[in-house]
Amino acid sequence: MLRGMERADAARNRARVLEAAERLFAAEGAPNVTMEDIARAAGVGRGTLYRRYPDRAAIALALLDEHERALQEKLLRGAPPLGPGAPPAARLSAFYAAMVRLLEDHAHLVLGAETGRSRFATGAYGFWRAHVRSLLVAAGLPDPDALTDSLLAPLAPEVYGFQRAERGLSPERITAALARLANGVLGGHE
Amino acid sequence: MLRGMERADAARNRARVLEAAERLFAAEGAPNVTMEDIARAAGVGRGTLYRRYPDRAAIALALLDEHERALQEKLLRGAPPLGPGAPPAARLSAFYAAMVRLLEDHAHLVLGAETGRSRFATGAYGFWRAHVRSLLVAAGLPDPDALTDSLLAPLAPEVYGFQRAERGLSPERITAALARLANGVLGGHE
DNA sequence: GACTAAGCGGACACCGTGTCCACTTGAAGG
DNA sequence: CCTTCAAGTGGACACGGTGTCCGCTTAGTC
Repeated sequence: MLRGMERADAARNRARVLEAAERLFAAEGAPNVTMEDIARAAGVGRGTLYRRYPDRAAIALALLDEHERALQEKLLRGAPPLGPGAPPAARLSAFYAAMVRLLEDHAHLVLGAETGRSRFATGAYGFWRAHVRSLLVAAGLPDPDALTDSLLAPLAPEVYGFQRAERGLSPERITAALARLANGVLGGHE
Repeated sequence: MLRGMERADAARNRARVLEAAERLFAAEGAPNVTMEDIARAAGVGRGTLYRRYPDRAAIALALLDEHERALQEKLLRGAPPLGPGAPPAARLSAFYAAMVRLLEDHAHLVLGAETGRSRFATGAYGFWRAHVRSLLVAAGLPDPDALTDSLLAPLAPEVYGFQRAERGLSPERITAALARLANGVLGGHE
């Protein structure tokens, strides 16, 4: 019998589900897609879908996973200013810029996955949090724990989406504003 | 016939609904209270409830209204540093502090009313936005429109709730961190 | 080819939402 | 007081999405 491996049909269905979900999220917008929709589009029963993914967020998260991992890798071991080596203010700016790109490229996924309270529960949020905190520590700021979440708050999908859609701001303007925020908090303290 | 006035029974029911909702929100937490619950606790039919309030958020908003109005009044015509007269950085700090108090005192309402995307649709958000923007303008910062929402983002109920409940931060520490944020962005640029 | 457990999927029950409409009631006018 | 009628009421209803449960199927092993 198989030990830790998943069965071939299970793997096939997993792929089908993710592919169908990706397509539906992009076409309809994540909040408008029901579990039922995904199951039907994937040619799979509801029970099968729920077996692996308890809710929409879990699916979006799975789709998002690889992209976030790539960014995390760059933060840890990439070239400056994203990776180690640059001064904290520059690294925070670069992080903001990278996150804006990620939000922009995968808005439909992010809006389905990391919305509201559940955003904080994801492993990714913990990673971003640790990263920003380490930059605050490196800059010698007092009480970094209290500032970290406030600096991450502008990256909430709802906020970004509002700025883009309702306020009509371009990604470039948002990135520039966040850079000023980063420099204000971390830079110019001599 | 009555002209613009509401009938006596309508007024009585309005009061009953608000009172019942306030109690339930505080006791159960806003997201766990259904329209049905409120209707029953108020001794009112579902139809009556929906007549005036299309959803939970509308009720919470009505309950929140007077508190937010009071703060808005202070921002416009109160004493410095909350009101006009103080330098922008000080006024932003004071605004942050006042909002933290408001979030702290009415967490159960705010979590029901201004959560997720709907937060931006409220009139109150527009007011806070205009206020912060005017401070950025007064400080002579470039492109205030792009920064405003980022500076308001830390005040999202989800963020504040996460910091308080999950991270275990006190209101004082959060306020202090926001003050540093305000000073970093608006002050210290000579 | 037979056995077995993992995997499958649709039927089902449940819950909250929002609407609709027949009924009631408060207030103005005679 | 009594009539009138629109504003107001409230419960029944239909709908849609969620999540679970269990009999059936199929992949993989011996």
